Amino acid sequence: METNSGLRPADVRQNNLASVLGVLRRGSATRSDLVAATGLTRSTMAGLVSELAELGLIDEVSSAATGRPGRPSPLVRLVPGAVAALGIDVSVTRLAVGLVGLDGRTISVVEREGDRTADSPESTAEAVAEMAQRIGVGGDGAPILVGVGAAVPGLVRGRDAHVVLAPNLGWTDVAFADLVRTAIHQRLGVLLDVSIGNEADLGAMAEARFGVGRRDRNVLYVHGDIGVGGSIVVDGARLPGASGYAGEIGHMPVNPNGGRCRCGSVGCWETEIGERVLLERAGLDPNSGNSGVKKLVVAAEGGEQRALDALAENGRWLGVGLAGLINILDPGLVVIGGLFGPLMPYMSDALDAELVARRFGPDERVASVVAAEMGTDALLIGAAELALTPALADPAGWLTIGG
Amino acid sequence: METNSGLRPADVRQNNLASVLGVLRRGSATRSDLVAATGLTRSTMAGLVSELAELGLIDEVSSAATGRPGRPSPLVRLVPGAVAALGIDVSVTRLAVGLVGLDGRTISVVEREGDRTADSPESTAEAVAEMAQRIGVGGDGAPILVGVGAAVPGLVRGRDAHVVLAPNLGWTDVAFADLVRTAIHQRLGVLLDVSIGNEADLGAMAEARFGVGRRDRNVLYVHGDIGVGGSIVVDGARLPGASGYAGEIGHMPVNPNGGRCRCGSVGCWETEIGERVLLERAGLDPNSGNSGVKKLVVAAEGGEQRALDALAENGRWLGVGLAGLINILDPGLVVIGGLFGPLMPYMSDALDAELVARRFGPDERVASVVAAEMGTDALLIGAAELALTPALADPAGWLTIGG
DNA sequence: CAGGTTTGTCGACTACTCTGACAAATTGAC
DNA sequence: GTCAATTTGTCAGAGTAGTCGACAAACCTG
Repeated sequence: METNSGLRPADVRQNNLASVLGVLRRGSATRSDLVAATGLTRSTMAGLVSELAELGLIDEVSSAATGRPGRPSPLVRLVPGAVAALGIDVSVTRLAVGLVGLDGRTISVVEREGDRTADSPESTAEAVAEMAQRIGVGGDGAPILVGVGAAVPGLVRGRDAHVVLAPNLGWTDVAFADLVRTAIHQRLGVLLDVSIGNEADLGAMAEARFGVGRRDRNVLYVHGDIGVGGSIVVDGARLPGASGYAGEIGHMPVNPNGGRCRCGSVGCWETEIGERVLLERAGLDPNSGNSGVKKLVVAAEGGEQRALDALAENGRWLGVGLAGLINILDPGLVVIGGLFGPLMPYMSDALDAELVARRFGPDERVASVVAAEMGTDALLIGAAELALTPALADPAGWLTIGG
Repeated sequence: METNSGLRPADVRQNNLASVLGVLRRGSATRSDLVAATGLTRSTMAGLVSELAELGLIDEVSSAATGRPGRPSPLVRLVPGAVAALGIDVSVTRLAVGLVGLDGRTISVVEREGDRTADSPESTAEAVAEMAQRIGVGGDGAPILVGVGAAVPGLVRGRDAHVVLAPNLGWTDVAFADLVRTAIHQRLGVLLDVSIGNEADLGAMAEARFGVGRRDRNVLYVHGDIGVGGSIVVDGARLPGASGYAGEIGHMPVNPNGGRCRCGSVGCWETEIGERVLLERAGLDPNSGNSGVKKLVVAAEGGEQRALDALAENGRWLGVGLAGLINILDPGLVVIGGLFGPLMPYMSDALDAELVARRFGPDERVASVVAAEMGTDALLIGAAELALTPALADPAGWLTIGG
């Protein structure tokens, strides 16, 4: 049912400011573009633009000649580096902190490579604060920070922003948001809101808003790793589900005769397409992780048949599962990310064949399947997006109270 | 991303009127209840209530004593039978037309039983118009009709409201909405908007809003029949997908060694839980349809082992698929409808066992699985809901132009 | 340089909600 | 039965936001 909550005139302003900002973060636009996109009048747009300009979020420059008659409309754009959020990528082999602007682009990034399985949540939070300091948070001329977001490889409980379980980090029920908030507070003297999200969800958000999915409103994102995660983007926003855990596509049953899954069940999708089976099928050490995958890529590039067969088999199973997901969710686009992204060239033939064989329903429902295009900073950007969201939804409120 | 469209002061009024109506259709409420539910002020609510009252949609009666001090707040309720939509249920064995009020309750229903596979779309539309006349559309004292909705057992294309394919009716690419509109126009002299929807989607809508799902905002509805359809309800509204065909859960692959599906693929869910396998497993004629299912129920009630085993096996496969769907969608509630509803008592043990074995993730994510509770009129009500939706979203606009 | 076109600006107007004061209608204590 | 406390409906005035229409500004074409 509809939201059932009342609207006030002030909400109108808030919505319209957010709409303008929403258009602009996809790229600069002239004032008359904004008028066309929002359906508001020129007078109203003048007020909105001037308010956002006073907040320092946007500025106007005279636009290039259009070649058409009429008074030229000035180009409105986000002020780069005026406002930003801190994005944190807590991966198993990488810890990265980056400043991300309203346009979803990184301003600067600081990272540490290396195995982090031994790091405690506390030392991780401490490292994050140190890196945030190094990146220049709070310094002169630095952007106004609206918040901090962190991407974690594990289950995150929305209610209290706890990391319920991150097996690959060895974390259980960690209040990571609080740890980061206090670490940053102690080191930098600023209190920032910290949000946490699952890495698949945040990768999906970045990819859906700024990557290959930028033109689609309904995207299914598949994140391959040791396990297989996913995130469902509907109308540009993540589908959370009733308790916030929607998107666990890795445990969809696809093969009743399949192997036992670490979840205790049998024949989950992830037992057919996860990192371990893939390496095993290729004759490599199933526990060799990232380095094993790199070996696999080299072998495939070298035309080694066993590697190619293993990848094709993975593509086939990927196709089996995706066919079902496409029938269920009818996304316009499927984005393959994580481990699978770089492997797509070797999997897509087998994958497509399976999709064609299992296509059901009218021809209109065709979802293209593509590899993720954003690089290593996708998680960072998705994490920052988490923190930017409330500020984008209420720009005036955020910047007059916070800054 | 957000909707990016501008809001005007008039939209505020529209939204607030719709909010009040949205609260009221779940049951009567006092004016101060409405104030609490919407967050608006008492003065504003006075204006909204009086506007809706002038439109004839609601009225106020003095409420029963609350036992608490203070001036009593009058009870606001929908005027029964003031405004309604015509719901049409086009099933294989039943054609029904009903008047459904704003509260989602039928005012009157006219139906024809009997096999309709020989009926053409044209004669069906003609019959619908005749039944609408019989029900008293346009007569004195009849409710104001805001539109017509029809539930069809087949694929419906949203763009032009065509029935793309309804195999069990033998319809292919039928402009059924237009047929009904002209048939009603010719016979009754009124031009009404006609919308069409898939039976699973409309059954889901009815069940989610007025049936077992009335307290949940995220519901997965599974509709068993010859095939298996489904509908995903997110935040009270159907999840349409990119091209409007989301919810085709019957063709999720669950068994690579399974039987060939009528969709051309292998091991679709529907090959393991559909009507045909169920009857076959029970030793009955797989083509005996509804009568076969009735025999099966009788046999199960009589404790016949083969029938019980067949139902348990169906429950098991239902559980396998549902486990996957719950992991993917994280609904708060799963509603089992259509053919499966009455069979649930015989399937739920095996189903639950499978769900427990395949549960993944934190304990918070538990979806209860229940049988649909609305009777034969569910499709009718869901169909009418389709027609009511625009009127509910803009009550003032609809009733001043239309009536 | 003149006419056509598109766009920004400004003031008057409309629509909606909020605020605050007051009146109305009930409960409960004396 | 009366009076205080409490809750709610009503009303007028104020505030905020967007629209409308007229006009000026800035560009193109010829």
